[in-house]
Amino acid sequence: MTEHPGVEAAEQAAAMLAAAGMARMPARVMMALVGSPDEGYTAAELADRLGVSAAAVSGAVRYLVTMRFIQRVSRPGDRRDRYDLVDDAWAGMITANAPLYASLAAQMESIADENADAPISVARAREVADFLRYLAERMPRLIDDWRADRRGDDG
Amino acid sequence: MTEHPGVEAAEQAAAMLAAAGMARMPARVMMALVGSPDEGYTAAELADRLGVSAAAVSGAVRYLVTMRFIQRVSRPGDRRDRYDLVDDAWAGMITANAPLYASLAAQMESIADENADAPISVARAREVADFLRYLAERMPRLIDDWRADRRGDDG
DNA sequence: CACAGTATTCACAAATTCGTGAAACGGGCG
DNA sequence: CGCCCGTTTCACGAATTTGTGAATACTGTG
Repeated sequence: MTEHPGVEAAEQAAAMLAAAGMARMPARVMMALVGSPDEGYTAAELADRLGVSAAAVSGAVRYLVTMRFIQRVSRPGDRRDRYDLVDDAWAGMITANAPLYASLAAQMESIADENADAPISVARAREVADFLRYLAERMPRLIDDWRADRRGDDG
Repeated sequence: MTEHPGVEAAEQAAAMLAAAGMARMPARVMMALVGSPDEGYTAAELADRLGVSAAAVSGAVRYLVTMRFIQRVSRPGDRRDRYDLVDDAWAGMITANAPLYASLAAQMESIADENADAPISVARAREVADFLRYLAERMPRLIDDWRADRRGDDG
């Protein structure tokens, strides 16, 4: 690999995402793409910038494409695919959690049901469930609000 | 370990949290506590219910206490400490992310600065930064709203 | 002050994750 | 149609993570 300008901040950010539970390589690829030129990067460029093998990039982009965080854009006349952030990838990362919250809420209710004998605990379990459902409902709305604000602010 | 009623849903929920990036053992302990009787569980009870060693429980609760997700409550006249969910542990889990979002936003700005030559990309990086700052600010407020709603609804 | 029952620490072993190199695959240009 | 270049797949090895068992430290009691 050769030296590249402006990798520091990207690696730093990737490390944060990794600490937050995201797999390391997808995080690195994604953050590299945040700092990409307008056309995005090819797989080879990513491998070079990150100093990893083509195989590692392949695995990471497969994951990211599946998650709808990035997209593969094929340009006619160029055999090399380029990768690019999906427009609202970040918003997607947030809204993607909504179903998880809903599922967790359901599990909390199950726990409450299974322990119907300890009233106070049951109440608390149901409160948690309620909270999670609230999140599942409000997070997407929060995203919408942001888009609205941004349009108003004019960025 | 002996058989225990009502572990299924808890384990299921723990698995979800684990899939979302939380370490497995802390997740299992935490979900076990959601279904705990009002006084919580002792470390020994947790070890028994989860079928793991005392050492594993010790490590998990140390982490959870540090994160302010659970608390150790010592009852006079009983040498065994009991563990219990912190009242707004879940709300805490959410608000705890706010600083992370803010940091990430700062990194996005750095990335933008380092790539000042590719205008469109820079704009996108700054947009992401803006989104993250928005989240950092609004998430805590969302929690407050929930508490307010809940008080109004009366549960 | 010694004892008993708990909790914590530590080194190790098992298991999982992660990235690499090499081989197979695919698709467009000569 | 066959070559060429880029991508993907796969088995392996390294490294990190995760939980255990045994020893150590604590704390309240008799």
